[in-house]
Amino acid sequence: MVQKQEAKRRGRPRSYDPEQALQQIMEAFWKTGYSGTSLDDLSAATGLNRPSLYAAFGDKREIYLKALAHYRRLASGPISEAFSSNAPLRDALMQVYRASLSLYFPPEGIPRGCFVIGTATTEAVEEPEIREALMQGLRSLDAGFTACIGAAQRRGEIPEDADAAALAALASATLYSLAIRARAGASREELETLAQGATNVICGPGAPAGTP
Amino acid sequence: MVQKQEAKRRGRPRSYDPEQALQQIMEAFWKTGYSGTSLDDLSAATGLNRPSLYAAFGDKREIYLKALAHYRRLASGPISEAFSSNAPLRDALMQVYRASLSLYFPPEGIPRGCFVIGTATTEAVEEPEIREALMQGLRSLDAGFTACIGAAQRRGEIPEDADAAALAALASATLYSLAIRARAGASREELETLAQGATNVICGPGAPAGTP
DNA sequence: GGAATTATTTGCGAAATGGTACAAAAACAG
DNA sequence: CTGTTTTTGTACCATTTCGCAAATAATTCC
Repeated sequence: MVQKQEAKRRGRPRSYDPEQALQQIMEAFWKTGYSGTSLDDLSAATGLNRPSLYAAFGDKREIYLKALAHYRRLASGPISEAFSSNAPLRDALMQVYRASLSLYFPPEGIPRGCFVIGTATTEAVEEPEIREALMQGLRSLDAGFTACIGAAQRRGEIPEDADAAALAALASATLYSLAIRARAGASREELETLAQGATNVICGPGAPAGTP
Repeated sequence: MVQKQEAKRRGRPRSYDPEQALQQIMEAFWKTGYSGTSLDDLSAATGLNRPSLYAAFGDKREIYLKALAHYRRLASGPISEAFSSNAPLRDALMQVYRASLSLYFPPEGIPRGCFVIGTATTEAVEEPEIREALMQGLRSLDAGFTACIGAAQRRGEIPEDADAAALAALASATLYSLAIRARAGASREELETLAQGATNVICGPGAPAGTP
């Protein structure tokens, strides 16, 4: 357990853990999206009543944006780990996809895909702030894939004349495909096969993953 | 103009064109999604009042499902045309992507990406009927790409031992990427470049498009 | 213990939302 | 012209939704 409070806070202590509440808020938005989730839904999901929600996280838009940021923190960990692992490109990509699928398929309940793709995309047209956050998410993923593929290229795993940016775009597109298909009801096995096939194409002819 | 009414209808004639109303309904949902669009919004978009909307298309869910079907009819035309054109794979793919981008970037107003990806994905988790429709959309696109790539393979444009299913998955994933990025605010030129890069990878080494 | 500070609860209220009842309007049949 | 049929417009209803004000509760500071 992390000790978050600096010294003693003054008034009545909170009866809930803000971090946990944010997690529950994120789960709620994850299922039904921004417009489809009411403050009462969030209240039910967290156990907080509306005024407490409001005091802790602001109005509905702010709450959503904080849930979005929370998701990004949550998802970026395993993914950037895979990106910086210096493993063979095949393994790094599959590590990204597997980590993402673990997020997309909850231990129990209906698969929900990616929070960003599944909820922010809808709002992006009319909400500049959400559009901005969505774009940032895409860009940072692009950057990760590009760096990863560039490194593999310098290591000689892919031809020098390959278009690293195009390969990175395909790699991220594959992730979006997983995100959407998980929400559409595809099975995890199907998606793992899909990821493996994409990885094989991106990494080009050579030893398939697992072969020494 | 198509003559739709069989003989003369009995009562007071409609003062609107149902096809045009459906188009306007689709545009409204396209911008703000299912939950984010109220019946009043639809009423404003079509000029019909709520009772007329209800009489013509049913309740909100039915209206949405009809808009979704309308979109699928609308989008499938140019795309299946490209699929069955028997053009070189490079050209066929780029034709699919260009036709889609024309849909994603309206002549005026904010880019809105793909109706299905942008609105149905969000609702898919909790609405089985919408999830079903989403999955059907993905599957039919997969089928189109697979057929197109299989044909190219038989024509000798791609190696016989290439994994056609994996290439088709990459091709469709690229389309989803375009759909999402358009909604996130990417420029059309950027997306065309992205599509071109993906096409080049999918079609493998060989004359880039446009070179005889 | 009392004052100050922060959280929680209850409940209000204005607006929006989905849906419908009902009467008026516009056509046709005879 | 009269009755029938269908569409349209107005008005309404019940519920939900977002947000907040005001009172109450729990804790620290002095």
